[in-house]
Amino acid sequence: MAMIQNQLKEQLSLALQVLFQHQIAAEKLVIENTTADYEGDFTFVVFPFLKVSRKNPEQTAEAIGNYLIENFSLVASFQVVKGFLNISIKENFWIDFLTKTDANSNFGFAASNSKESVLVEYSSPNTNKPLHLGHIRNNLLGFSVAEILKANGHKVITCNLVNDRGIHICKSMYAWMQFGNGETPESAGLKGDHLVGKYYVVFDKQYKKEIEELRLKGMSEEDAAKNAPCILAAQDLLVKWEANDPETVNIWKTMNTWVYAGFDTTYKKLGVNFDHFYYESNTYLLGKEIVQEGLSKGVFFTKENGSVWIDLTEDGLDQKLVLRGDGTSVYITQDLGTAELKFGDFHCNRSIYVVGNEQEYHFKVLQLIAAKLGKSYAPGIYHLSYGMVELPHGKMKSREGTVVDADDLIHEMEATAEETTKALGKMDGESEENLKALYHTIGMGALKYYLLKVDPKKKMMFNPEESIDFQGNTGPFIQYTHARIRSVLRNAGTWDRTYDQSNIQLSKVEKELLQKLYQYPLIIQEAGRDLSPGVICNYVFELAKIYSLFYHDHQILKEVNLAQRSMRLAACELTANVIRSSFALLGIQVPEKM
RNA sequence: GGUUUCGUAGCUCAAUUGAAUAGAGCAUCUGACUACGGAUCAGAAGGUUACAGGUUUGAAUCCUGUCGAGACCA
Repeated sequence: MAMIQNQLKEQLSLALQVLFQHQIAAEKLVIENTTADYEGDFTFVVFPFLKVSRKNPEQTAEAIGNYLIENFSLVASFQVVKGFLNISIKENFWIDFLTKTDANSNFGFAASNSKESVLVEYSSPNTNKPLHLGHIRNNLLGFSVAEILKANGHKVITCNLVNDRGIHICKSMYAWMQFGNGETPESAGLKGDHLVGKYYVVFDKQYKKEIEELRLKGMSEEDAAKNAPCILAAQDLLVKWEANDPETVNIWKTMNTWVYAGFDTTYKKLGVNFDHFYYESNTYLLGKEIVQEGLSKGVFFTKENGSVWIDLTEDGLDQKLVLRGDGTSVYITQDLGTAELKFGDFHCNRSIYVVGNEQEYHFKVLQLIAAKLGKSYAPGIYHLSYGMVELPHGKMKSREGTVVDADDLIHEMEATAEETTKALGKMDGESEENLKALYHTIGMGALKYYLLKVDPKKKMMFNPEESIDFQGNTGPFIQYTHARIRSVLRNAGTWDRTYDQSNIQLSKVEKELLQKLYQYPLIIQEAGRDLSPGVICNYVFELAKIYSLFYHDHQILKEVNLAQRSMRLAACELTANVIRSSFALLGIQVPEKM
């Protein structure tokens, strides 16, 4: 059955046609939810149609309202306030919606795989240091967006392009070879990614020391940075690696294995996963063929030193290097190759890259070049650009030790969840195993909700001094609402689901709750359209808040009108399921008790 | 220097894409527990939407300029 909003639009379109001979497609009309201070369920703003009605706002709204009453049986009444036509729907409609909706089905979801396939690339870490808060935002966004697209009926393939080669890894390798004394994650008692990250920091310290020494000998800062022995050694390692030197490749493999084991643990804790991994060590040589293709098509040109460029000045950008004079590739070369590879692997016309906003220029260029080369997938390249996570003292910088480490943060959240749970004492007597799982669920719920509720495009502030709240507009509040409903449902046992609707009177809050539940499918669509988990967050918080109010104002189990009682229980059940379902879209679990 | 994103309550964020009196949470103050689960609920206070113009029946939202912050490109 079509959503009532769409039915209303159809009727409004007809009304404009019949009353004012004005042709406008139903989809172009806008219907809003009526503001709480006014009577009514939906509002149609008539100001834009005064020219065609040739009447004042009140008369126009009045005429349309009367048309609806006569022609649309679901409309109970209407009120006109200035140019606003507030429409009230018959109460039975909302109860009917509740009885007809199977709480246990995938309410609100489009049929799976009913729409085009989409590729979502996210995470894409460097293998020289552990994940930090910025990566967490990336991972949560990527995972959630993939889930939201699935809920919208898309087939989704998630992938992770691991940056496992380059000078940064060679730095860690060099430091480990020089100062590591064969240290391993086991011998150090460190997660593999943290161990490798440790040597990255060791390298940096050594590098700074050497630069200082050279400067004392009278070298300029710039020359010192280029000629410090350790940077030369790291560069040498990179050359050896590219030449496939067995010893170098061996160390590289060993250290990467450590890092992957560490990442794997963190990914599991975050609850994210990938359908496919790409490794830059396999893809970095791709793209050179594309450079040839571009040259033969005349899209690229060569400069005297042999370097290859593309001229993007007509598109408001500069000339852009696509291949160095020595024949080595740059990032954009690789990414062109990878895009081609991805398309060959999965044939997705739409490919979403979850990458920070500092790469906006890069992706603009990538898409432009792909388009100029006539690639069919070029229009489908989409950079889901998200803002940086900032700390009160500025940006996170790994070298300055101002990063918020992912594993530390997760641990801290679990500890806070444990502390709060113990202080409330509601879970006394639970097994240690259950409790541990619960602390994780709540801690991650708080963290994920906190990071996802902010519009992805916007940069966000994270203050490590102030711990993430567990009250108010937070994950745990919504999890709590769910646990509380489950408790009511447990106490209710079974109830009669075939209640007599005519025997029910909806209160204001009850109606609001049902209307909110009714919106869920639209919210999923909106989140899918905007690729924004924040839309889901806002919705589910409002739902939980309305439920809390309903719960406070109404008896459920003790209600004597059995039809009313059943209706309330059904509303509880659907609310719990919508909370569970929308939290699943965010990658957050909901507990039965907490 | 150029391109671009942003500036909303003390703090962190919303605002159905141009609509009604700009909403929440945190923090502050006040009230509600012999409970279908108080990680809750109710109330108070908190705003010249950075600033100045413009378009519009209507602007936080669109246009121009100024100031301020970030990112990117040289």
